[in-house]
Amino acid sequence: MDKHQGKILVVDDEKDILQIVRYNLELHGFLVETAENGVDALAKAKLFKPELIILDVMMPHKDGIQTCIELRANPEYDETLIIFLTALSDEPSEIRGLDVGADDYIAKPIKPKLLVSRVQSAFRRINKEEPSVIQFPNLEINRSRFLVIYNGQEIALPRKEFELFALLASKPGRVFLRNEILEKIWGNDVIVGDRTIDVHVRKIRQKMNADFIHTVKGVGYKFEIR
Amino acid sequence: MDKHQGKILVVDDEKDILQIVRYNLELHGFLVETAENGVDALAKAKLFKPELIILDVMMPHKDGIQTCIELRANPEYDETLIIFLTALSDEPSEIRGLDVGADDYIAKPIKPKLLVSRVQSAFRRINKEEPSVIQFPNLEINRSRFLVIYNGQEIALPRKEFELFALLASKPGRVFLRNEILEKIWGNDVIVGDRTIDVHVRKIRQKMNADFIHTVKGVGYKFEIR
DNA sequence: GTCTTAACTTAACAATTTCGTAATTTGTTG
DNA sequence: CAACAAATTACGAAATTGTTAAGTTAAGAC
Repeated sequence: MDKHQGKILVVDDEKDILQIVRYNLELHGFLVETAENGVDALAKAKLFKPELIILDVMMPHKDGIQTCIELRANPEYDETLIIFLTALSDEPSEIRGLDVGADDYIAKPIKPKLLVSRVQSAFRRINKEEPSVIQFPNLEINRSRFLVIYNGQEIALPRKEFELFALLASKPGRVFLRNEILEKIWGNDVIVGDRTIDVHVRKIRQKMNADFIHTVKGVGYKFEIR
Repeated sequence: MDKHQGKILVVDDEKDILQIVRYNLELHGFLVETAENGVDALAKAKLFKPELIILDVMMPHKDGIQTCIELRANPEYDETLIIFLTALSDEPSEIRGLDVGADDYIAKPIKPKLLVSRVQSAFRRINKEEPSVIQFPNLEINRSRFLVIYNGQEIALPRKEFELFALLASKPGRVFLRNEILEKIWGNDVIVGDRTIDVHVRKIRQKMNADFIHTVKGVGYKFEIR
């Protein structure tokens, strides 16, 4: 019985770190591949097709942020989870990491237990199918009824607006790049301008009369209840 | 993705056929198990507990007819659907198949589309354990009497209209996609234009003289009492 | 079998809603 | 402040549905 728990690509320029991470993940049944920089990572990802990529932020030859942006821009990695490794020092980059479409981040120095539990919870998330109802306090997005209920009030959104809102709300806090949004809502073959997204976002904001959708300039949008 | 559409055991001594059938059924979300003769089939059925068994008539090691007889003799397989695969040549056995407790038969050579639509319609039949009366305040939809009673008044709807109304009302609030409606009321093999649904909806609205059916543009229709 | 009627489907066009874009303004970032 | 990204706004195009009437099919009566 040698079925693995999932495939993970670990990217870091320090060999020590690669080794620690690999050791701990393999111990828990994951299949691990490594890369030492962003360029290498993109190449390995293509072949290895990992379900999760752990990316160091600081690296020579294309840093983690940039690598993440490029991954997210490619629909092939839609479903791929991305977790950043960030040194404690550079706090601002934590935020920037999530802004760029990562699903989580882990601070260095690495604590093996924490690492493994984060990874496992990430995989748990990925294996869960889309619920037909996304529930928050005071806010429910009901796919099967095609309805948003906010403070008990039913709000009907037209198709694109609803799909867009549901997409963003499906992963609260996670930033969706404009590419990603276009691909998921409009599909790869349809070509519409970037402003189109803005307009739909505006209409949603207007109808919801609340700040659920937040702009991340130069990157995309995210859903968040504050 | 999502839960499978149903479990099917396919029995045939030709591996090619097994492969074709399996491929097409799995493509449509069914869970498929295979067996290569009658003896094998009985064993697999016991473990796999399929909702539907597709049986080739001509097989070594207990033919399809005999296998069917033995299945039907066992109350455990009361609810199990059985469809025969018969070569065009042996017409008499078609009839014999139905005589022996089969629910349908499909002629070889196999046409994938036909196969799938027959299988789907078989499952549609089996899943029809809907309640015979759908009850709301002032509104009752009575399947067994084929009648709608609104404010004490009996309203007779023709078949399609009734089925459509009952379908929508079976899950109040839930939006049914046009595809879904076509599939459930007309079946996958019948092709009717999109306007047909609208026209039926209109007739229902007219006869009911109330706003039970609501349009969700670009998506479908839903039943709701407001 | 033919007739008759109701049910069903289609086609054509009207009405409506949704969508996408352009033009302009506002806001951010370096 | 310059350069760029996003927010707004309004409007026409495109897509979707509603409506009507007429053609087809199916079922039952005779």
